[in-house]
Amino acid sequence: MFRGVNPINLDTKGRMAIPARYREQIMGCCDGSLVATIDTEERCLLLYPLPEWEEIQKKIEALPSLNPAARRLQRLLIGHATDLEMDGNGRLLLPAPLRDYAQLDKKIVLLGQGRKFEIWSEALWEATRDEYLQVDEGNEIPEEMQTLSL
Amino acid sequence: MFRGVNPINLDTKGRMAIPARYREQIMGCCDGSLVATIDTEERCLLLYPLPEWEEIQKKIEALPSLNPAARRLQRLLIGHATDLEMDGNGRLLLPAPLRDYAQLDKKIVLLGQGRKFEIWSEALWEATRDEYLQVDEGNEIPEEMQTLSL
DNA sequence: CAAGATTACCCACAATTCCCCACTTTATCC
DNA sequence: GGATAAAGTGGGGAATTGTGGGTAATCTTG
Repeated sequence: MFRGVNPINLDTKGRMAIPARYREQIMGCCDGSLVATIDTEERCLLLYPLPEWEEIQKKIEALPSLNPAARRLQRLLIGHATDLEMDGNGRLLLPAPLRDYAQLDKKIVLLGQGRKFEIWSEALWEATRDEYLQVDEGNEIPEEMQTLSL
Repeated sequence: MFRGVNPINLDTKGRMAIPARYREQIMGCCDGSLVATIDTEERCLLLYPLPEWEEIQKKIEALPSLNPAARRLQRLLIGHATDLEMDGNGRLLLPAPLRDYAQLDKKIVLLGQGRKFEIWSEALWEATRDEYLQVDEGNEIPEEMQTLSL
């Protein structure tokens, strides 16, 4: 279970250092093997431990491939999914196509999100967060959420 | 399980280098024997390990051949299917008719898609991808996909 | 059957990636 | 507050990968 915001700097080679507090857990659950792909709704990346991702890929592959919406998901998610390995210093090299998609340059944010992480450009993350905070919560809370007690 | 985006250059002879990270897997599952055919919906190519393809060909052949839609699939898919072998440097020679169909010139993209790969011209892939990203998800999500949680 | 074109195989160079080592900075503990 | 350890950062160099092209074998075509 990952959580928390982590401001991180990409180095000139496009590498990001995973914060030390996550490393043990990552080594434990997947021996440093991760998969990064794009988020189809936002310009950010999703980062899964390999076993987590394989579950998801199976589900996506099983969708009827003649259905346009399913093909879209397959092409976007599986098409962009890239295997990554932590190096000896606990860093990940993010491939250029993924960096481009999420507009990552130097300052990025690693967001713990339960089974996965999200990777944002810092600027984009802050803008998106502020937007969320300004939303008028009054309208349309789905019923699944009505019973949530925080 | 193939996945990921790979920008590749075709050389002047129409050969494409398979990225090294897939080679071992390809040698393992089919000893370098692959089958390429066309995608009937998009101007791109499909690339299967030989055993995978043979399964699919069986299914296509089994379709009722008096049905026009079935004959269409048979003629298009089986008709364009071409056996390819990796050379000593891990490259595939894409035959001219297939290159023409998918409008491949120098810059192409190899897209991992689970059991198969897709091969796109870079320009066409980017256009298609951008189109997918702009789709308003609101309309017509098939019910199989409603429950998908990423 | 011969000539041209195409394909297969091979070798060599160029470029990139990856791995490792070392330094700087931050955190921790006494 | 200083010393020690841990974490973050940077970069050099070796090994792998990508690329180009030459030559020999095969196929096509006239």
